[in-house]
Amino acid sequence: MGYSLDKIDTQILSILQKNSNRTTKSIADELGMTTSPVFERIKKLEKEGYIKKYVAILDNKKIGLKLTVFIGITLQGHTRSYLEKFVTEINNFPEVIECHRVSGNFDYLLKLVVEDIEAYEHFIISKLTLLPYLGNVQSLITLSTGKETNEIDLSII
Amino acid sequence: MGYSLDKIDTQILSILQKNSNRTTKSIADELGMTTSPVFERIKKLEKEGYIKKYVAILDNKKIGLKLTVFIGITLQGHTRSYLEKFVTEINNFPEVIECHRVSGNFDYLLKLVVEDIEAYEHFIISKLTLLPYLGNVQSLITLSTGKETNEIDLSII
DNA sequence: ATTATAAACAGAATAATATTCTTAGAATAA
DNA sequence: TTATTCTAAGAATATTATTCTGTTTATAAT
Repeated sequence: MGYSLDKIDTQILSILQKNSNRTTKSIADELGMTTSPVFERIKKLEKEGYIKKYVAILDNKKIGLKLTVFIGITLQGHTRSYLEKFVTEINNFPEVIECHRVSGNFDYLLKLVVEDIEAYEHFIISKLTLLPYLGNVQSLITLSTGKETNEIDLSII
Repeated sequence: MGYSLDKIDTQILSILQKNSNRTTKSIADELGMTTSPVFERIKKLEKEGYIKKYVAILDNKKIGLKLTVFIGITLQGHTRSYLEKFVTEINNFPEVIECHRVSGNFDYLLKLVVEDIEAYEHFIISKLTLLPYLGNVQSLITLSTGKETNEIDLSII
């Protein structure tokens, strides 16, 4: 059996998914504990895989990547080997930050972050449409983003 | 004028968006520098807003949130005040981790992370459909995720 | 109930790292 | 050339992470 999370664990996770640079002491103070049990719990959460990694979130626009686009894709063939190949190819495109196999009106939904419309068109023409078995492609250009977070809802635990 | 990034800055950003727990020394070694200039550059990147925050990325499924869903939404009214109200409401829903205003077949595209299909249905029935002016709602249920990262493409700089 | 066993914790000690400081070397502009 | 600014190196210091030891608390078996 796996490890099961208690209240304190979820509080720690909640804090770290907001700001992973908090010191152990500051977290311990907030929870009314000392540093050692908090430290041990964090290490356990990392080891057990509840925490996958620690990352810096960059400002896309400030860095020059001003456009987010979602692309709904339909494939013409659906053999297992072909689906796998499609995902493998997609993984090599750095402008694609998400690729989901979905049920509904599309087979795949991609999320891209690119410089601008030209960069997007370049992706479509010289990368995406070169993939075989590609069927319908529908783009959703992001005009503005009202919410975008990594914080998942831990209140259910 | 803003600050402009050089090669070393983008290398630092690239490293930190993969793993923000790297020590200054380990980054400095990789770049063939000493810790102080690397430290100062990181502080500058934070201060100038290129780095927005440092976060822990959690394992959704392991925590019990096994389902990712995208929802394409059409509104019946498009006045400014109504669009703003819609986004405000959406921001109060913890299961919604992204909300994008898009052009194309929908007005908004949402990304949700929830426990399971029941939790998703509960969101639709007791939260989403209570919003006024709601038009068409189309769900894309994620079957599997082939790629999901925070790493944006810095090679363009 | 009671004893054995394992977890979880507190508090102190130590090790590693971040942060600051001082100085020197390059680049830049007058 | 000569200030002037920027960037870096290296050492000194301050914080913080990490380890360690002993104690308490919970847990489970008898």
